[in-house]
Amino acid sequence: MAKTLLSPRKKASPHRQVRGLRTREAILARAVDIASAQGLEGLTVGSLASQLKMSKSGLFAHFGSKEDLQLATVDFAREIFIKEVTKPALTARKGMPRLWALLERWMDLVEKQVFEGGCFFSAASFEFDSRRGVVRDRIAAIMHEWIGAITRAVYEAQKAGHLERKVDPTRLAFEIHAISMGAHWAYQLLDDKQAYPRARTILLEKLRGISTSECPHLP
Amino acid sequence: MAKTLLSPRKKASPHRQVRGLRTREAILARAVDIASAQGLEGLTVGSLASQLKMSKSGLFAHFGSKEDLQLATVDFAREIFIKEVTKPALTARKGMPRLWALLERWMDLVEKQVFEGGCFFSAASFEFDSRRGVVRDRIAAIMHEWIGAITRAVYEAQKAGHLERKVDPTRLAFEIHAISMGAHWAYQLLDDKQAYPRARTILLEKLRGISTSECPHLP
DNA sequence: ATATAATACGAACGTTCGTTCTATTTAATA
DNA sequence: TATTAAATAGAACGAACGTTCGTATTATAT
Repeated sequence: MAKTLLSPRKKASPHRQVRGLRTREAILARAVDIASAQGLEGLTVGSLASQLKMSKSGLFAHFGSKEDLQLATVDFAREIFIKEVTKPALTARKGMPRLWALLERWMDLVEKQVFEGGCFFSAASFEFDSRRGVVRDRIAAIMHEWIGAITRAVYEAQKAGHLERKVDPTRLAFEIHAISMGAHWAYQLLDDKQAYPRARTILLEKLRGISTSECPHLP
Repeated sequence: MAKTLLSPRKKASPHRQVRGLRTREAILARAVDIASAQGLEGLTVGSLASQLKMSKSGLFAHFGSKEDLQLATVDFAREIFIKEVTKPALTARKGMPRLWALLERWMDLVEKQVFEGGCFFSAASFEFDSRRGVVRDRIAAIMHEWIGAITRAVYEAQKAGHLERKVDPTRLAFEIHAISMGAHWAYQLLDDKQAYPRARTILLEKLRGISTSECPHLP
């Protein structure tokens, strides 16, 4: 990172073309994978380049700075998350089914080892949670967005009459997120094969306990 | 890290004396603080030395390798954790009071910002959860130990007749740990001031919901 | 006071880091 | 086919990385 704090940021070529965009995507796909396992700081230009059989400078030209590469990696991970979790969950009916679809797809994404290092954003969160700068801000913004999505899904489950109105959406969203992150933790660090089944049971029982009689049946 | 993989590990002087032990402790105290914020990889010999106004080589002689420094840092963090959380909780009566003391002290430790970077072990967990080597193994062992302590406290609360026998200690320990870690996450990354009050409420309601009539009253 | 070891230092090692040049290859446009 | 701009490569940069080594400084034990 070093002196780039003061020097004027070198920008990657502004007029991108198809070829450039394709390489950029290929780079970011690997970058997300590496960063999920080694962290966003452990993601180095050199190792990334050699894994993709590119020159450091050729790769670097796509970004202009390491910070920019990190930002692009975070945004790319967000796009994958939206494509694999948020979007597909919209096919489920509004209310409880959609809320559950959100959680199921999130846990599946990590359990199925789409990323080498488990949950990209859990790792990024704890890596940057006590730093300053645009990367941390971006991660925090995306996590706000995610917690917001869960909160909204809870709220809509209430509006659909599937969930008791007395529950606080913010609080329930917090619980849901914590349990899922706990599963990532136990699965990845402790190699606990029961982590996801256990988390699913806990979440299902929790939701059943506060659902109304009109609630469509959960799995 | 580099070539040290194969070369015979250089050991720090085996016969330590008072002066050496004092510096070593001073080093590790700073190391834990830095690592909690910058990660165990972000913890560099150079920055650590300059912060302590020592020479790199003088500092390095206490450990012999970066990996050894990381191990010592992890163990030092464990000792702090035991001193601040596990030990003091033993003064509470067996059963539910002791279980609650464990959780309260854990959350206090992080909320009171004893470490610059929040919860040392949450950060270390997600930093090393997809790596290999002795450091990862040590972190995992300590986390096993910690989850074990919670599980045991739950079990003893049952034995004391404070908690319903139908609850699964392993599962409850998982839930408790997840909620607390969720609080660290929300507090540190999202700057959510409600995180700890919310986590306490959730845990208290959860415990009250499964406690017997013989259970001493919770806060 | 002298001998002996533990402790700390300064300087340097080879590597890798992010980054910056200049030159070359590639693809689209005229 | 010639022109032009984007995309990649190659070589080098200073700084920082972990690490080693020889030497000086301490404190303890004789």
